[in-house]
Amino acid sequence: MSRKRATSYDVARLAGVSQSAVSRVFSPNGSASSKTRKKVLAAADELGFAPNPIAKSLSLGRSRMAGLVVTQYTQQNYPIPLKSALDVISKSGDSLLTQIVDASDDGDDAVRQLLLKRVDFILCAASLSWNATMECRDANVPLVMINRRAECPGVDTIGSPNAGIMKEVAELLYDRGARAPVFLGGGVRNWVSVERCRGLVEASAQVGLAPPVVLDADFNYDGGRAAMRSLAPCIGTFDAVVTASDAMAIGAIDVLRQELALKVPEDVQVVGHDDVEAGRFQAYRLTTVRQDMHTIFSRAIELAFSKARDFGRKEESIIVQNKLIERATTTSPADSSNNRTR
Amino acid sequence: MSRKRATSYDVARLAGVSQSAVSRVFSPNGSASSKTRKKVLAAADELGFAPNPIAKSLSLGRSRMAGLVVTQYTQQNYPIPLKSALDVISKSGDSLLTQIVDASDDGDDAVRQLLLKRVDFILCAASLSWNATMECRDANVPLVMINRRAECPGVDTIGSPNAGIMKEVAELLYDRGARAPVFLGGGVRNWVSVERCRGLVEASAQVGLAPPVVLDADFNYDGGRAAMRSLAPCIGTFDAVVTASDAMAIGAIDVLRQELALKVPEDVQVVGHDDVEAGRFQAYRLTTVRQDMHTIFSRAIELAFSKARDFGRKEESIIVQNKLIERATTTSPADSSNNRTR
DNA sequence: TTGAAAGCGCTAACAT
DNA sequence: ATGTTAGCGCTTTCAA
Repeated sequence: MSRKRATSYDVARLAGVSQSAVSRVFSPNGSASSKTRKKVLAAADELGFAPNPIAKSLSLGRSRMAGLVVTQYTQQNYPIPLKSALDVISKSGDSLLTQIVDASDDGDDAVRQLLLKRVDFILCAASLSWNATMECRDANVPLVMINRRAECPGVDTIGSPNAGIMKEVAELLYDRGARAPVFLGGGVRNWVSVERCRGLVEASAQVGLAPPVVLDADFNYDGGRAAMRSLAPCIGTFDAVVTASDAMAIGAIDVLRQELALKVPEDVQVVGHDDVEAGRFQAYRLTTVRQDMHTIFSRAIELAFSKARDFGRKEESIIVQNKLIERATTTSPADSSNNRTR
Repeated sequence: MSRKRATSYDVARLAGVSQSAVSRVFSPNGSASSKTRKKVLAAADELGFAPNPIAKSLSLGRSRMAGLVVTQYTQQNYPIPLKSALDVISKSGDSLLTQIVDASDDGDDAVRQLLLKRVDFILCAASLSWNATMECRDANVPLVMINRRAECPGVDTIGSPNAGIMKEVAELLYDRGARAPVFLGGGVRNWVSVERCRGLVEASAQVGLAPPVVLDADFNYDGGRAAMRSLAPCIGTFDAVVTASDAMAIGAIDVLRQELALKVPEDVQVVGHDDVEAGRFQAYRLTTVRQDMHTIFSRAIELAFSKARDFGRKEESIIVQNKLIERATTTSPADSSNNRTR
């Protein structure tokens, strides 16, 4: 029967109490005698009543909606963030408004949209201009930058040690006999890529690898292929490829094997980044870096909540450990000892 | 300056007009003299005013939010739907509330959540019980089922000809010399899988293929691997594998090549479904079926809008053509003519 | 504990 | 064309 949804007034009338009594029964800290409560609940049940969240929002001044900005790449290769964010947010009964931006764009427009929609806070996994960042502050909307740096103070930040983990990558490579790495990145506008690159360059010097040759390309499969092809004239001058994304790594491997007739990992070792599903395919078994996205997003939300409670507090900066996953695109210890003795 | 956001009253006062004048200026069909309009716009600009969508929703009785239910599989392998839906919805200034359900679950809970949030309509790409379907109707919330069937009348439906396209798949396979196909599906609770299976079975009879052996497994890479392994004792009895998803197809290919020492496509041809990114990797070059997700979602939204306009109208059922994409896991015409002559 | 009443910020019918 | 007013469905003081 599709008549209009019941309101708290309908429930009140049926239960023979005031509307505010109904409101109290449905409020976490409402006080009501168990007698009223029972009457109200019965009436509510009979009418199929549930409080209207929109009216609630208007009254409370909080929309109970969170905003999430992710790049298309993230959305495609990390099923986790969306799902994680959704789970955490839903748990408290809130909703999630998602905006997807192209990898090459910043999140400014997306954030502005979310601000217009009056979200309570924003998680942003895309770069953001100083202006857009300030707009959040002016609107008193907590902003948490995920795997990006904040353009101005007062903004919480959380992410993986994108540069730091490269030390481990460099050590692994050195240990497995590689000496001359190439880095495939996504360009200077891609923050995580820049960090990963910097990390590799610094670590290479420390562990004794040659200074990496750095190449930029699209952050995807085709980008990896294109970059690798452009390296064809240099075959023999490098023995490892480190990429800023798994998609690029997989593209690189395909070209290495099928077009350049090189063996992975015997001739060239490859390390990716992100641990996407395809990296586990038997055809690749890609050595890569996995970020703990679930923790990142869960804690990002905690940060936002705490900021909402005390908007004036100093910004926090959290780093969630990531992990190097060894698979078959780096040589096994046994093989590498052969390499090293030769 | 983080003072409270300006309301239409603030603007009205500053502009020296009534609050309703402000409302009119910001309404699509509001009438206002260009003089008032100018004053209002100036004041609004000065105060950084934008209408509060929550108050608007309460007043209008429409939340201007749409609900989307997708399975984890879809969200992971189809970046398109979310992005498409988002684009189409955003264009009209609305928001999108997404719910992700596990492949094995139905969308009932997700839909109920969305109903509580008072979305204006729901796009559901997960199966839905009769009950949940009725709850949408009772709440006067248009529901569009995407690539699933509706459990009761009055519900719009849109999707690909999941069974129909299998005729083309069967013909291709026959043409390329295959005679004995195996079908790898996702189980009876997976509607698209069931349809694709039915389509293949029917088409096989028509074009002269042997009745397909049907196997169910998880809808993903590991499922494809497991299913293929279980077929090891039957090597030689089949010459084609058709799967309900690309992920399964890729898993099957890896086992075929690496564990069963079979050649794809020479010994066994493989056809997947969905055209996921990994299918384009050079290591696979998977022949597959592509659905026009963008059109599906765009038109689904149109359906929902039209239903909202006239909730009583009869249900519509739209089919958006899909397309068989031939790549390298089916033999090329040249090879197959060899096959056929031998 | 309970009820009455004043908002929250907007839209829309009504009157001018 | 513009202003006045009554909602939309809640939460939350304030009294009782």
